[in-house]
Amino acid sequence: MTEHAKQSLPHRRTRHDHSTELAEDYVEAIAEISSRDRNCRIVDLAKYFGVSHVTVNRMVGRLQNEGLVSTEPYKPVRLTAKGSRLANRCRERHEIVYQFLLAIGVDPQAAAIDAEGIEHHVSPETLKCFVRQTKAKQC
Amino acid sequence: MTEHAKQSLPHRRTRHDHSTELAEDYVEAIAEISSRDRNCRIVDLAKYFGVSHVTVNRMVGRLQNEGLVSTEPYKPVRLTAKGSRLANRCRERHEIVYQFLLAIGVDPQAAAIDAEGIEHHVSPETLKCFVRQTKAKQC
DNA sequence: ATTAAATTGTAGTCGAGGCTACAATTCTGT
DNA sequence: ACAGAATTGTAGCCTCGACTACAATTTAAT
Repeated sequence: MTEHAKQSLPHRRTRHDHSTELAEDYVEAIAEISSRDRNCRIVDLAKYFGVSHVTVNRMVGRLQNEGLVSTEPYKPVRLTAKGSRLANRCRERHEIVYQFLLAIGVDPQAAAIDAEGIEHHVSPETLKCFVRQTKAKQC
Repeated sequence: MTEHAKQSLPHRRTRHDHSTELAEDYVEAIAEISSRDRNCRIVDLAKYFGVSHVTVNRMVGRLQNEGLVSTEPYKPVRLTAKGSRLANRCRERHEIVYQFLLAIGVDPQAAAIDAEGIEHHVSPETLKCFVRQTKAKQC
């Protein structure tokens, strides 16, 4: 009975995470594309994620509401300071997870895919452990 | 350019995973509740996940379509052979991830939460590496 | 046995994320 | 400069997972 309460919390958390995952993926992608192509357009994101430009459009609007992105009609998308900070945190976290998977012997291709899925579900504490492990392996 | 194709694949995969995650959570929960209470009812699942019984109801219908579950109106929910196999695989995988997190030094509470989020995104290969690591730590 | 409570089912709504089709704007090449 | 291509925006639809409100069935208690 009381177990139900304990159980339902993680599950709720998992679902709520889904709503932030996309935002994180977007700022990460915007940062990457911007640094590569000088600016980031809707089409670039659409190709990157393999979705229609319409989907990207609405998502960018949402990111703008959340203050992560700034853009004007028919103009490229830029990250705000807040968005950049989030993107950096995400990139670092992504890299940590990826390097960690490599360090424990996962092959690069599988590591790339799994890191993509795992990164959003790693707490700061677990992340620290990943770092420690990766360092230990490198000695 | 060709990078776009490479990039979009993992992201597509991530999204598709979401649709299977819930199914996996459900069979896991049904297995757990069934073994504890002798049978598993809609209400139990609703409490377990902290959602309404209606949500559970439709989800159970979907699981039935997928042949993972068998049930009749106003009757408890039972796993099919296929559903049981999936539940077992999920439980094992969950346990591996959880024990692995403990082994690398994550505290039990954080490990429980993170395992919940991570388990669905771990490829068989990465899982093997987790097992190997956990064993290594125990020596 | 009948009523009250618990459980399950159904109808209808909502937001998120996806799409197509079409309109508007900006960019480009000649 | 201007037509055609590329890009972006808008309208409207779909599916899925969630909900409330209400109807139906089963279980339990007196």
